[in-house]
Formats: sequence, structure tokens, C-alpha cells
Amino acid sequence: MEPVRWLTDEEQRAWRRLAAVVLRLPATLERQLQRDAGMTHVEYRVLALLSEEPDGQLPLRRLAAQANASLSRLSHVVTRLEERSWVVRQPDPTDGRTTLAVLTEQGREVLVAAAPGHVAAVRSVVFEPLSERDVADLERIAGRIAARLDEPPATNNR
Amino acid sequence: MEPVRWLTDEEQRAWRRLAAVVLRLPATLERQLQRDAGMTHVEYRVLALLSEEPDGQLPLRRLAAQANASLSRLSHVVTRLEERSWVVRQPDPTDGRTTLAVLTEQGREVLVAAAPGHVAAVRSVVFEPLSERDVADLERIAGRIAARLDEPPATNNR
DNA sequence: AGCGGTCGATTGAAGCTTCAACTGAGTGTG
DNA sequence: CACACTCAGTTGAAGCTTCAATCGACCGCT
Repeated sequence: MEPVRWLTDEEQRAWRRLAAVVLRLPATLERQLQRDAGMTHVEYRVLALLSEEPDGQLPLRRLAAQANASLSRLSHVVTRLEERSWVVRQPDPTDGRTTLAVLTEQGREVLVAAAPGHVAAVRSVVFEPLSERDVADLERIAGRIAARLDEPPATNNR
Repeated sequence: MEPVRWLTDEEQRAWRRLAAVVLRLPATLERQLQRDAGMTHVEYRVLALLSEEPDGQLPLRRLAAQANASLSRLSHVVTRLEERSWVVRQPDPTDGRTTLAVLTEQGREVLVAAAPGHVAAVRSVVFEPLSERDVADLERIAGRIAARLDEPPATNNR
């Protein structure tokens, strides 16, 4: 039982602000997309990721990773997208285990329609208040934390 | 219909990383708290906020604001906390509209028990990978974005 | 005092996410 | 070839959040 290392004052201030961002930013974007495009943020990201692929398709596993979601969640999301015919499931011919999500023409259209509003929202909330230097610093810092979030299924402390 | 201002490459990189943090960090902390203390992150924050008050009580409205949650959500959270006797609701004698959430002795105990693990998780994920300068930059940048998230119920773009 | 408007809070339904259990396909080791 | 193991994906239940509707209390005018 080692002594608890609490946060320093500086760390506490930084953490409070980061926590506010981390808790409010998703809610804000969620609301904008839901209101203007009738889709959730995950759904948008899935469509966007698919549209970036040359053939508009990706295995669920990879979609999950790139969208920062669990595979289970992604499966549910794809089901919803499929119901609206924005995406179709297709078996992967090269591997019987994997399922491909394929972007439909309709899906591409709703994405194109939704994108400007979403980008405007992101720009308005995150980039407008930042200087160029801020953006560079943000990239560096978020990268370090994100890297940490990838790796450590390790034991909690130390 | 003005031309869409897409993100620059630099902005895109920063955004991708920020998005990863914003989407994964809450999930990570959520899991840690759920696993080790049987409570959600919001529940923890509510207990923590109450414990910081000299009299261990706060109106729901203020709790909601400080915990970055909607009032509705907070009401549900307090209901759950009340069921476990970690908090009690009490009418505010000075204003018939407001309800006070009051931390119970039990509530304080579970918070004390949960805190070290949570702080360790936060330190491990956000502060360990950061230099001192990073922390200062983070405070500045998160502050700017958080400020933006507070104000603008304004029209979406411009 | 009366009246509309705002404010704090509650509630229930709908929707999304998580978790754990499960299936079926591939891999590798004897 | 068989067995164990891993991997991708699916599914349903439980739980949490959101949204909209609702309520009573307070405020500001007249």
C-alpha cells in the first residue's frame, strides 16, 4: 500500500479543463449531427471512414478500431446503417470470418450532405479558439495521450 | 451557400488525435471505476464535487453544471446514488424550487475508497506521457476549447 | 394581487452502449 | 487429421443518456 500520489494544483487545473472538453465535446457534436443530419457521431464516422476507402468497404474489425469503438458497438451501428440502406454487409471472399461493410450510393449522398455542417461545427468549437501554435501543441499532446490509450491494458497503476 | 471550409492537413491530424482522446478517455476511466469501485464516472464526479463542499451538499442544478451533465441526467444519477444511500435529497429551505443533494457518511467512505484508483488511472493515462510543458499547454488549450463549449448556443457556423 | 414567463427539477419512453455468452472460421501443433 | 486456441462477428439483456412533456415555485410587471 504505497502513498497515493494526488494531482498537483497545476495538474488539477489541466485535468478539470480536459475533463470538460472530453465530456462536452462529444455531446455537442452529437447534437449537431442528430439535429442537422439525423445520425449519430459514430454513424457519421463510419460513413466517413468508408468513403475514404477507394472501394468504399472495410471489415468491421478495422472500422471499429479506426472509429474508436468496440466491435460489438460497431456491429450494432452497421445494423442501423443497413436498415437505412446507407451501408450493406458483405462476406469477405478471402476470409470467412470477416464481414465487410460497404458504403452504398445513398450512404455516400447523405454523408456528402452531412459533412459541411459537421466540419463547420468542429471548426467552430475546436479550431476557431485556437492559434496556429495551439494547433501544433494540441497535435503533440493529444498524440501522446492517444498513444497511451492504445497500449496499456497493463495493470492500473505503476 | 458559401464554399465549405474544410480542415487543413495540420488541423486534420490534430483533430484525429483529439477525437481519439475524446472518445477513448472517458471509456477507459469508466471501465476502471466500474471495475474497481462499482460506480460510473458521473457518479464518481458527483460524489467528488459534494465532498469538496464544506457542508457536503449542492443543488442539483449546480452539480449538473460542474459535472458537465444535463440536469435530467443528474437527476437520474442522484436517484441511483440515493438508492445506494450514498447521497440523500433534501429540499432547499431558502428556495422551494431547488433540491439539494447531500453526501452521506457512507457516500464519503466509498469515495475515499475509490479515489486513489481513479487518480492513479488519470495520472497513468493523461499525465505520465506528458512533460511539464505539455501540461501547461494542455491547460491553455483545453481551457480555450472548454470556454467555447460553454458559450455558444449560437447558430452553428460563422 | 394577478398573470405570464422563467427556473429547478422530475419522469418515462426511446435509443444507444456495454457486457457476456455464443457461433463459426481460421491457425498451428502433435 | 484432430484438438485446442484464437479471431471476427453477432446477439440479447441490462443499464445509462437523451429528449420532450410536465410540475410547482419564483420573478417581474401592471
